[in-house]
Amino acid sequence: MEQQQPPSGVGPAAGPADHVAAIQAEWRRERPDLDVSPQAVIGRLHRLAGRLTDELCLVYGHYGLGEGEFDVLAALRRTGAPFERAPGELAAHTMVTTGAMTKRIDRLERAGLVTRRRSEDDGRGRVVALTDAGRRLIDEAFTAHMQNEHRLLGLLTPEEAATLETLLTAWQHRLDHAPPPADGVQPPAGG
Amino acid sequence: MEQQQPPSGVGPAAGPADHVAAIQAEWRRERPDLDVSPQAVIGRLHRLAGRLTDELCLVYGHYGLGEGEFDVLAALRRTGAPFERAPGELAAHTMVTTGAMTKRIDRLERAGLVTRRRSEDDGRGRVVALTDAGRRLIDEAFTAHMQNEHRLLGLLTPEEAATLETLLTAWQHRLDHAPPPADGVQPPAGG
DNA sequence: GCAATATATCTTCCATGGAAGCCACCGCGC
DNA sequence: GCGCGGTGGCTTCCATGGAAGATATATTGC
Repeated sequence: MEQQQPPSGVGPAAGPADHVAAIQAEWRRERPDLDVSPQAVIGRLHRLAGRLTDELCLVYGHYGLGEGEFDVLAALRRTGAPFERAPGELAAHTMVTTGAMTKRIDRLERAGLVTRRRSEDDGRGRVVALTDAGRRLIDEAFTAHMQNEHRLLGLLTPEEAATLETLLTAWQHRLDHAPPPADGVQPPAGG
Repeated sequence: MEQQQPPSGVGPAAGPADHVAAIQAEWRRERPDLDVSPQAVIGRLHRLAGRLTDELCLVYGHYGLGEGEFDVLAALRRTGAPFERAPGELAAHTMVTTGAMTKRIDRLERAGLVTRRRSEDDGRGRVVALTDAGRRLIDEAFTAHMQNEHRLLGLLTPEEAATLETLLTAWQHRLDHAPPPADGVQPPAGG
């Protein structure tokens, strides 16, 4: 890691290692009062995640699905037979609001991939179920999806992947258990 | 990797370590023909990135900015005096289409944070420049943003952060230089 | 049974960004 | 100077999702 940042005089010229490094170099010139080193991790994580998502969406698109629809079908499928869930559960599992879930289900229903009926136990509730076509489609799409993930993860050695998994898991866990930021962390100015 | 997955009988009961582990357990039950281990890395990366982005957006919000506006102001600011760029450059740097950039600049212009004028060299081009108010706002917001990134990265030890940076950089680099997926990787089925 | 409240879903409106086409302008060749 | 293809920014239309309120049903207390 010792040659992570180029010798100080080097601007955007001299070909920094990557886009994030170039951005950091600019900030170090313009705001030498700040330590922008966290960008090296957070910025790269952000970009890499976006890039990987793009790659995954390509496969979803092969099956006529967007990311949201794929997530809903997958959530139904992995529930196990009879492949049913309440919209609210699906919303919680896929981390969107119930309003967004309504629209996802609308699209999937229109495409004939899921059905929607009233719950027998609770008149307020609905039950979303995979159709046979939906089941077939998500089984095929998910198989391709996993092939795709294998391809992407295959760019790392098993040791690298294992280390990365450990670090990501730890970070997420600490984030979930960290105290909220102290009150003075964000100086009030804009609002 | 040998103790990556919990002892086989453990279903969603017995409290899986996290949400991603629970999802993997469901898939292993429903689709034992697939090796879903890549999700351990890709799924966690996806979720962590989303979570971090949410945290960052909170700070942007304190200054009345969305992520897109913050990115544009930051791109202008780190350019250095006189803090000017063409919309097309900004679009390329922030990885959105020029149409999206037009709308971002519209919002920033309406808020008095940037100005837009014709390029003197090229009648097709425009020059977007930070106003004094925009300069002040982004300097303040970026300072708070870096405090926030320090807080988030502070959940990792320096060694963990350094390792993570190395792995992310390597993965991104290999992704950028990897051959496109072979033609048969995604079986054609959906359309 | 009925009123008051809680809950699950849906509806409406808005914010953001992509895709594709439009228009003004550049630069080239003649 | 003029036509022609290329380029940069903008416009239009659409897709997706969030926020907040509307609607229908469940639950509780009496």
